[in-house]
Amino acid sequence: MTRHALHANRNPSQALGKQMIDPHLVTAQPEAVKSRLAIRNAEAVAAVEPALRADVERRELQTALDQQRAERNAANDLMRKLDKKSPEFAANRDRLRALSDQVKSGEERLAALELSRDTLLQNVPNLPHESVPAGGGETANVVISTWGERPSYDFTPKAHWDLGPELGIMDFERAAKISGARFTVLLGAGSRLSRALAQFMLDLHGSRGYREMNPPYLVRREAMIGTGQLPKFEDDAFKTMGENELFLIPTAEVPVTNYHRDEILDGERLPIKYCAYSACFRAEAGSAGKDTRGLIRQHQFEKVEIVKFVTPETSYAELESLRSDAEEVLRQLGLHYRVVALCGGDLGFCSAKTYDLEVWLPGQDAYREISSCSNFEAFQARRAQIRYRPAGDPKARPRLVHTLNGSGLAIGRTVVAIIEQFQRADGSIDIPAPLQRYMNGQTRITREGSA
RNA sequence: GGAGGAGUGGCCGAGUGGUUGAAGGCAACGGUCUUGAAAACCGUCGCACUCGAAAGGGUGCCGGGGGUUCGAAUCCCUCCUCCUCCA
Repeated sequence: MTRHALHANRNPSQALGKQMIDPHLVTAQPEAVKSRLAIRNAEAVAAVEPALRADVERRELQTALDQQRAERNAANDLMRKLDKKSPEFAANRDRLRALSDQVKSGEERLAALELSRDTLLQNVPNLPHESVPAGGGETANVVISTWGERPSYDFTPKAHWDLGPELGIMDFERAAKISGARFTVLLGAGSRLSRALAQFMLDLHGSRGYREMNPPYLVRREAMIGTGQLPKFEDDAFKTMGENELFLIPTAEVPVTNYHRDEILDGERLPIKYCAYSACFRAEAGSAGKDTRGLIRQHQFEKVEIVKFVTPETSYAELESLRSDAEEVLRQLGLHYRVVALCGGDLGFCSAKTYDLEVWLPGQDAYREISSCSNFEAFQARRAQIRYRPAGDPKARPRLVHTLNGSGLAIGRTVVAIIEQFQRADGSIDIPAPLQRYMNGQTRITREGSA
């Protein structure tokens, strides 16, 4: 870490790449950009034209202004050589004063134009990768693979919101008393199971080349902008009151990706891989009425996140291996799941391609997302200015890295999956073998005494 | 909570109003030399925007923002970050 990078503190609109999509691409090939965005939706396509027009205007002024500046600079050069007491000096100074004012007002107009162009460009989402299926809604998503057998039961499997409280390891009612809706208290073996999962996941990813990181849970606005949560999705975030504004992280992706913000990484070191456990906080704005039962959709949950910084050439191969690393958690736990490639309409704003891992929840007779693995290509890196110098070519200019991340996995949802998939007729739960060593050898969860 | 100090290119570090995009050093790269390497010597070596088919121009950038001035890395204000000391 250099002192420069540590202390860099520029205005977000300057420090962070000013826009997310490659502005040159939009200007040079607007039609190609539009046709790629059509895989998402009409709104994305419509965002291109206004940004394009604003950029043309900006460029015209830029050119004109640069000429004025050149003129002023040349005149200024003259001033240096003139005798300060001569009448020429005074005359020239007056002329320069006017020129200077002219430049200044041009600079103001340019700043305004840049701002409006940037704002418009920030409405343009990332281009979907060519392999992304077109269409909108969950029905257009494509199932890539399915792992394991869907378990069968000689009784009617229960949902975790019944099993958990019956076993005395989950308390929704008291959680609501303390914190309101969308919070859950885990108790006894439930709490231990959650903790065991965190450790198991971190150890697993650690053994597969991810460096473990324990990041801050509160971050500055710049960090949220860097990973794309802001400015568009401010309503989804919790933030602190008062003059020291900080945001509660919605995912460890935010601090971990921003860890290398404003840096030029050594190409030799890529790929750089991290795994991080953290609590996550989401306001879940706009999800009223969705998943109101159980702990599927909470304001606070825990997650182990895996993050990669890679070269553009390797990012799609790295996406496959990242997905496989996330899948490995489910495989070792023996949980039945499937892999889905998200269609353009379901793709996140910053993502070029996303796989969801969906675990089977027999209590709900449904597959539910337990991990989302995405390649953001240079979209986040451009905003956060994360670059690298290609290995073996020290003269090469710095290039933007590609960033990827995925849940590995969402811990609460894994608890749910274990409870639902490994339930027995008597209501007890089998603990998967890899977790037992993290739970003092406990093999089953049975009804616990509670107040 | 109070008082000071600091932030310059990939890194270190000069520079207190004009010829400074910025000395010097390190690292890196090209070359000379060498059987090869090292050392030595010579040369190259920031990022971005913009004009141009290209060659090559122009402009901006010395933590961020604003101000003074004909002109700011340099003076003033403010914010951020780090360091030291005091309570």
